[in-house]
Amino acid sequence: MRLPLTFYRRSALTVARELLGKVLVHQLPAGRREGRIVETEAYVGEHDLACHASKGRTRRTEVLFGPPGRAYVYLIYGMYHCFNVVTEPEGIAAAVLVRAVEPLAGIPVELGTDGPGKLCRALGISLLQNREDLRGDCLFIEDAPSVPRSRIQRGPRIGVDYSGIWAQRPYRLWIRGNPFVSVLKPPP
DNA sequence: CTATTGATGGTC
DNA sequence: ACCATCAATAGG
Repeated sequence: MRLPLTFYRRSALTVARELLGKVLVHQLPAGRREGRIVETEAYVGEHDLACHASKGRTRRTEVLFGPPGRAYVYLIYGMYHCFNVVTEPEGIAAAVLVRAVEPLAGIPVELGTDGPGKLCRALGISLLQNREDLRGDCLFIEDAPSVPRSRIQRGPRIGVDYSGIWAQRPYRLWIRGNPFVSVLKPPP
C-alpha cells in the first residue's frame, strides 16, 4: 500500500520518525529500484534556519509551501541531488530529507545508498523528479511496519553548522545499528 | 586513523 | 558567493 496524503500531512518530526522502515520506490524504464529508509532528517518550517524555506518563498522553495506528499529534490555542490518529502498542510513549509536507504531491489551493486547524494544516484533521482506527487506511479513510498521507538536513535543534523542553534537540535533520526546509516555514531 | 581539498552547477 | 556531499589525497 502506498502511503496516503494523511501520512505526509503531519509534522516533519513525526513524518521523519514514521518514514523509518518504509520503502522508497522509483519505477524507471530500466526497472524498479527499491530501498528501505533507515535515516532521515526533519526540517521543521520557515523558522528553522537550516530549512531552505527560511530564505523565503522563491522558485526553488515554493514546493515546500505547497501540499504535502510531494518530492523536493535539489542539486547540491553541482554534482549531487538530495531527495526530500514535503510535509505539513499546505502553507507550512516543512520537509523530511531522506539520508540513507538499505538496498532492496534493482540497485546496481557498485552504488552505495548510505548518504543523501549517493541514494539519489543509486535510485536514479534527479531534478526531473522535483515536485513530483509521491502518490503517483513513478516515485512513491510503500507502507511497511513502523520501527519501534526503542530502535530509533537521534542526533544533530549533518552539514548545517551555518544555522546556529538549529544545527544542534536532534532532528536527525536513524535506525540504531543499521549498517546503511551514513554516519555511524561513536560507540558509547 | 583524521583532516583537508577539489569537483561542479543551480539559485540568489 | 553560497551550498542539507562525496572521493581522493595528504599527513600523523
